Amino acid sequence: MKKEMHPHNTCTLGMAVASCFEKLSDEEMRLLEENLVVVNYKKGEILCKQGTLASHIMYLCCGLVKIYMENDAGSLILKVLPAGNIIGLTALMDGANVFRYSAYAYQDCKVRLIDIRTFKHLIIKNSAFANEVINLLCENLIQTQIRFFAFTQKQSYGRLADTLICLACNIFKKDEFEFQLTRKELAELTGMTTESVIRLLSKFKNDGLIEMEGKILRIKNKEKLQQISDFG
Amino acid sequence: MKKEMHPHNTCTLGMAVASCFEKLSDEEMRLLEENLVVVNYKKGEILCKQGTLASHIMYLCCGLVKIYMENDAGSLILKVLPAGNIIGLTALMDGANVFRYSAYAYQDCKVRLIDIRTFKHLIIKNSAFANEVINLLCENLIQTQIRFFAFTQKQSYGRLADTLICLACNIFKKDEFEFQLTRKELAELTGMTTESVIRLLSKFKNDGLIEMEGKILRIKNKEKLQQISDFG
DNA sequence: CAAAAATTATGATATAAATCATATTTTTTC
DNA sequence: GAAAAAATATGATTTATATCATAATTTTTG
Repeated sequence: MKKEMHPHNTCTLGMAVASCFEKLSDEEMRLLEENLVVVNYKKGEILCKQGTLASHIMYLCCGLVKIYMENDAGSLILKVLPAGNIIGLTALMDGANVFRYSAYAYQDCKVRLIDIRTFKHLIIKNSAFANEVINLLCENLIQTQIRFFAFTQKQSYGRLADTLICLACNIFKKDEFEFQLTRKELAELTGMTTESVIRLLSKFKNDGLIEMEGKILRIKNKEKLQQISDFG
Repeated sequence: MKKEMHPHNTCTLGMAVASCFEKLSDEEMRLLEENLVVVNYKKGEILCKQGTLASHIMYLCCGLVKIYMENDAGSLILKVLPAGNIIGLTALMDGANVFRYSAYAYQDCKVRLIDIRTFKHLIIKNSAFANEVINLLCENLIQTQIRFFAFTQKQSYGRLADTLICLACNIFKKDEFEFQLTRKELAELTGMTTESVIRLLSKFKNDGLIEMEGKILRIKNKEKLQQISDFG
């Protein structure tokens, strides 16, 4: 029933690829270019750290990044972002330009660091741009709410199945992919312990739902996995 | 440590009171007034239903509302909103003007139903207004992420303590308040079962942290409760 | 390339919280 | 204002998942 209403939103790990820059005029684009720096991050490096002052909005040109919140007790991966996404939009909020989460490079990344004042200036000057930013924030909010809801409703099997499908469909865009994530990270993505992830993955493997060869993960039975995601 | 950084964000049930309308000119305000209807909802009525087409953005003039997501398996209260809040901002997203959640009146409510096209028009025409909408969305997103994170980190005692403090501080704004929520609703707010809520509330009562007389709930030891919220 | 460190794996045990069952109290309804 | 329904309460039992322990791989590092 839920699926009939929002079939596109079954995956809770979504990505809102940024289309806002298309709305800028040539002149505005020039202004943007003048107020950004391109930085390359190596695999394993931190793009931004939760709690630090955000002087930039980040645009991910290429690479793969995880966005996560952390404290002494543990951490939660909020999302995994492929190229084309913006990182740190919430720092736009007036009077609180602080990163609310950290970002970590799974792969080598090329990032455009856009000066936040310039970004804000463009929001004020170009209403179509502002509108696209609103779209992005809405999509982000919806996605987070759906994921939050799913976490409270599904138990571990469902959450893991859901996450595997999302990774395949939304992030790597094929059913077989080199799996960059450790079991520990999959745990942070699904809200359980590393041991539990390992156990459930073995179960999925034994049941013929997935195959694992070294770092390669292959989804063998997406329908069954989807069923587990829906009803688990 | 976390607390030192964001002491204002300890409560995961926050409210972003809408300040966007202050940014409108007299003429824009007139346009707004012409394109809204004021509707009174009685306690217990539904203001909007998840999945339905959103032709309006709602502004809550007075009353108290819960925002929740639901499916066959259960429901999750995303937030509780007092007067001054906007409901349904995510429907602003182009090409998907559907309510992603339902809203229910805890008390009699007065609501301004603002035509969504007019609202979008104002975003395009008035950049200060657009900027405030962005602020609201950012605050919503941050709040949702923090709450989501808290849910994955804290266990039931912590989540319940947190929710009680939030209700007192953010929603009713005093330590003693007439408790509109049933135990079932408190369960939907904290992500546990009704029985568990009842058990934990009794525990809190026995430990002298709260008092309950009929529908009145009184917080007796906020420091201890905060401690449970932080480390539970 | 050997040593150290990290990751993956599996089993045994503990535990938080759900589920089930039943009773009491409060609220709603006719 | 009596009957029905809903909400609150408490106990017994089950279960999903965490925790703890230990071993086998794989990866990293000097």
